[in-house]
Amino acid sequence: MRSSPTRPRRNYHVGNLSEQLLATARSMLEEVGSSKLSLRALCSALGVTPTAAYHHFTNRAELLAQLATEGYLELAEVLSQNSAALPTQKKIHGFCLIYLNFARDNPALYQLMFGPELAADTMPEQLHTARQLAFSKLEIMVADLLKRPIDSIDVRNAALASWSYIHGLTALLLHEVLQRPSEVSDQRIIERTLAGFEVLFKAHAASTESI
Amino acid sequence: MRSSPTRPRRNYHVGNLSEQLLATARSMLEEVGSSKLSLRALCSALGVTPTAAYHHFTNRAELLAQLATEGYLELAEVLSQNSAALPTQKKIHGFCLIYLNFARDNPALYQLMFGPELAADTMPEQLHTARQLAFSKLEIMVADLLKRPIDSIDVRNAALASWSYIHGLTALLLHEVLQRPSEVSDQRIIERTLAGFEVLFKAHAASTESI
DNA sequence: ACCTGAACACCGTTCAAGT
DNA sequence: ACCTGAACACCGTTCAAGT
Repeated sequence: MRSSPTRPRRNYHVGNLSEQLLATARSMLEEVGSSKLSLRALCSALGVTPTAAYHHFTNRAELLAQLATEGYLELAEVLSQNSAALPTQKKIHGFCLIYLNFARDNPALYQLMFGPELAADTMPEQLHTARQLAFSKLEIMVADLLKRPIDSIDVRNAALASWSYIHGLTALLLHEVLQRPSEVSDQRIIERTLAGFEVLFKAHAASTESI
Repeated sequence: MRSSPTRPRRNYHVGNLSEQLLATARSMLEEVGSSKLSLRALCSALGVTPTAAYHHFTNRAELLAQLATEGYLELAEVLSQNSAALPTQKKIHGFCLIYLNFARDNPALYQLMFGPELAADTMPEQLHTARQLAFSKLEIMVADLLKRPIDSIDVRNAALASWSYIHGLTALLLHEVLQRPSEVSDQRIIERTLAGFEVLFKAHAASTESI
């Protein structure tokens, strides 16, 4: 998969090893999954010694954190780029599909971004702000839909609800917890679940009225 | 944490090593997390040789799968036990709280159950049916709420929507993706997000009407 | 400043041998 | 039938030394 795993390179200094490590790690990640991504295998694929990575990242966790940060930035980008043009009545549906597509395109990265691999206690500032940026795109979408200020409590609650739903659906699909028949498209799954919420809330409203 | 890690035991045969491995694995899991749960450390804690576990489980993946199966069975149990008595208008809210409490009580187990650690391709039959049992409790709750047959399309869609939401919220909270102020209880977070859905659907209904 | 080499303390897993 | 012992091919991480 990589150019020269075994053959030694000609110059002692690589020059841009940080970038190469990140780029190769990103593709290895999708091949083997976040838990099996190994620094040694990564270095070996780039033709450097196992310990070379430690001059660019303090440890494995920091490399993973940088990959996750990349992921959040790309997700934020994709969400704001593709959701702006959606008409109001297709806003939620379209937004969820964009979100799910990102996860489908980068399954291992998505799992890394939201999984337990990222130690919450030693989380770099970068990662935290990138994550916040992605969430803010969701808040913008919701504020737009509700025609309410972005810092209102309704927007925050609705955005949190939306994130819970779409992340939950994404995670269930990605981890194959749901045994979806392969002929049902992601689009239809989103339609069906959104319709499911509607049914649920009508029933709930009816039950509280009748008391 | 365990009785005799170093001291050798008196009899060559343990007798119930399978059960001991599972029980100890369960508590080690919550201490170190699923990705760092090691068969060698587990065997050493029980005073047996690193390879002893292989006479009871084909490999590490199978032990994890059995733990996850236990988890799904317990979740199903807890959901059906505690949700039966809930009045209709508190059904969703109460159910979600029971679900979230299970995850709070067994965070590493929950992450294992829904995480990428479980290889989807080689999943034992047991695990699949236990998972299905847990989901069926959700369907029962929804069918009860909607007063519709359990095999109706509305129930299936609404159950899938509910599972997406509560799993998403649980995962976001467990992985500390959400920076929840510590004074806000889980109960209030559920209230707020459910209220968020309501706001969202009223706005959506209004937007489709006005066209 | 950047990378190597040797070393340490771990892993999962196999297989032949012991009880 | 159940467990050990030795071995293999891996890990992450450290530290002194080379370029």
